[in-house]
Amino acid sequence: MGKSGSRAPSIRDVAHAAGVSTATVSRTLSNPDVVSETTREAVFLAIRETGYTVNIAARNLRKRETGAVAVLLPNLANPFFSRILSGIAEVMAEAGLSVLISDTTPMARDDHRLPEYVSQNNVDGIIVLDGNLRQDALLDRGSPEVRAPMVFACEWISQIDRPIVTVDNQEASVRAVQHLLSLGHRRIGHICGPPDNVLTASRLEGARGAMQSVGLRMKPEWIYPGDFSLQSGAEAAKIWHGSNDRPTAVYCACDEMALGFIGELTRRKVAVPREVSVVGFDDLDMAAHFVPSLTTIHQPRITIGRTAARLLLERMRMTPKERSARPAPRVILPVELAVRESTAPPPG
Amino acid sequence: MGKSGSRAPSIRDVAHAAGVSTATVSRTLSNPDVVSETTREAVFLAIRETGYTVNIAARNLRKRETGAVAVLLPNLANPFFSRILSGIAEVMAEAGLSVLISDTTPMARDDHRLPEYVSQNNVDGIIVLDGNLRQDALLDRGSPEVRAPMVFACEWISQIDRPIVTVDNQEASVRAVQHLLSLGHRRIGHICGPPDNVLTASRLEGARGAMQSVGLRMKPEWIYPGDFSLQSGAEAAKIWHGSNDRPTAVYCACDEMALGFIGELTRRKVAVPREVSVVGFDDLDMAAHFVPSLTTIHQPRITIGRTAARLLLERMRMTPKERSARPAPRVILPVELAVRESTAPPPG
DNA sequence: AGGCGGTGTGTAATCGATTACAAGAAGTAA
DNA sequence: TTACTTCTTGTAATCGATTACACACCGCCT
Repeated sequence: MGKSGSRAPSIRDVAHAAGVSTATVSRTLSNPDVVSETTREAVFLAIRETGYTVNIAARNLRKRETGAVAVLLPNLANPFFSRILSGIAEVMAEAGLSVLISDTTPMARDDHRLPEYVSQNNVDGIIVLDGNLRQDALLDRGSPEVRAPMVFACEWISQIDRPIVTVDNQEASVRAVQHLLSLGHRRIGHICGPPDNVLTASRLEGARGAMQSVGLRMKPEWIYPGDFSLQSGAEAAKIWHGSNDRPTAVYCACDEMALGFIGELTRRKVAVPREVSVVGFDDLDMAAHFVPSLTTIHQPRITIGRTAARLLLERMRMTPKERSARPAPRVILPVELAVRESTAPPPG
Repeated sequence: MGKSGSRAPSIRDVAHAAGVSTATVSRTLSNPDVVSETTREAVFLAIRETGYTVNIAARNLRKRETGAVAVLLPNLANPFFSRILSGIAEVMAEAGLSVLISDTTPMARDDHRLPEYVSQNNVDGIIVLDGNLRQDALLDRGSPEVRAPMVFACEWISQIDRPIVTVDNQEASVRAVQHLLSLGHRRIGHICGPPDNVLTASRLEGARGAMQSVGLRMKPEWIYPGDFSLQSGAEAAKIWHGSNDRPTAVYCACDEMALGFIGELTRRKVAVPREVSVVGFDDLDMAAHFVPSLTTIHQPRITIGRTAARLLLERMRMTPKERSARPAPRVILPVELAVRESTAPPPG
């Protein structure tokens, strides 16, 4: 029960209560089979009596571990990432590791320093969800070398050779565009992700490629700039609406932009999908509930999180030598096209 | 630069390189003023040369701290919480503390145990965003006593007397309903939060009270059950649509339900706000971009997060005695009604 | 000269758990 | 009986940083 005021019971208190040495208590906890049954019971009893819990700082110090992994993600406020995080947290909790999260937005802004616990090697592993981090911050070049194993999820940094969990963005784009083509669209536009994002190019190229393979091309005017925000989708809608050479369908690099796009169009009395079809990417919860509900590429976000977490655990179990010997795997998770109300045959 | 393979430089390596004792190195780092200028420079140089970073486990062990705070939140995937988390993370990062997050959903489901790092007192503080945790899990009664200071944000557990950061839910509801009344609505319904949530009652009571104070009452049939999900909002829409004694306005306990409600209605060709006005609560990003954009109570989510974090830091600096002497403050943050397109005078 | 106060630094104990090593007990084979 | 396992347990070193305490040194005052 631990009388309040006195400090937390330590392994010595347990040892004393059970009439054994601290070594035996420690062994009972970490490897119960090596102690005799009588001792084991006495120790467990003493643990219950004293209310003992191990002091993690002490264990970490001795074992040269930290019991924590860091997740670096670009925007905590974004529902896309928070669900991935949820998958990571779940797997890590099972493994008994704590998850340190860090929003990388401030790092992009001013200083490029990582949070202390990463740069100072106070984590056992790192999951990076932000492909825009300065590589020198993560890589061995930066002053303190980052020693912990690292995996990327969703986004990545090409110069850094580490395991990656992602979907086939290009293939997904092909699928999205083929869907529009099969509905009869020939004039198809695209709202891009931010220019410095790794995903932007592959999603655009996938779309372009799908057009080319049926002998069509995507006019440069139909390629709208964006930054993954609702706002930028709305901006694209204004451009679309203001032009007189419009695509009949727009494939958006993410759902938020797609919803912002549709929202602004609806506000301007443009009917989706009657006048223009829209496809998104991600399949946020909101996508199915929006009006019209959004046809979009479904990304298995929880699975991405879980997979990244498992992959990291696996790498953490390897020695540094094994890690560099074994090539960094790239796990490509399958996507599905969720066909909903926002796509229809072109007008006319 | 730390030759890879050899282990990380320790304070002894620095001491050796600078030709001083470890005590001096430690002092230079924690309290530079007490060492002479020459020594200080020699130490800093040695730190740079060796690439030294402090070992947090060792420091924590010695100082009997952990350098981490835990955030317990009901649903990581929910954008409402993730933005609050973002505010917390920001303040904690500045204070040099790491944030451990833990999704409490599994705790509600099967076992009611807190994550190890909380129950085993491996954090210096706790922020609770989930009012549905079993109080015995958090309170001193549970086997291992939770010693760390704790603050609640948004939700809370009435039996536990700790600082709270919240908005005036009742007052906010009054404001929402008054807005509807001022538009001429007399038949006003409500979609409730989940029955076991602390917020549900105050939001319902606020709405009821506002009606009563102008001599109206809210019919029990107009009070729809809900659970804060998009889905439950859609369900309420079905009930609304299937009835022939309908309210002309519905005030929803959260935005997600409001959006689900509007979505389902639109799908059934019911025009919002022409046929029914809708007010939400929270002001999610999506609220302004939905069609129609949602009139809603704006909660300052980032501020809630930051405030909770600062409050916790303050409590962490107190001694246990000071903490129990000083009453737990309750910080009520102001809300605003964001009037948008989803509300209009009643039909007819 | 003797005493005093203030600086700056080193020595060594300490935080709590893990684990290499040693040693005692008990059992078995020769 | 001796020698040799096998099983269980204790002793003590260790992880790396912090800090109480002591001491050396300098300058100043009486």
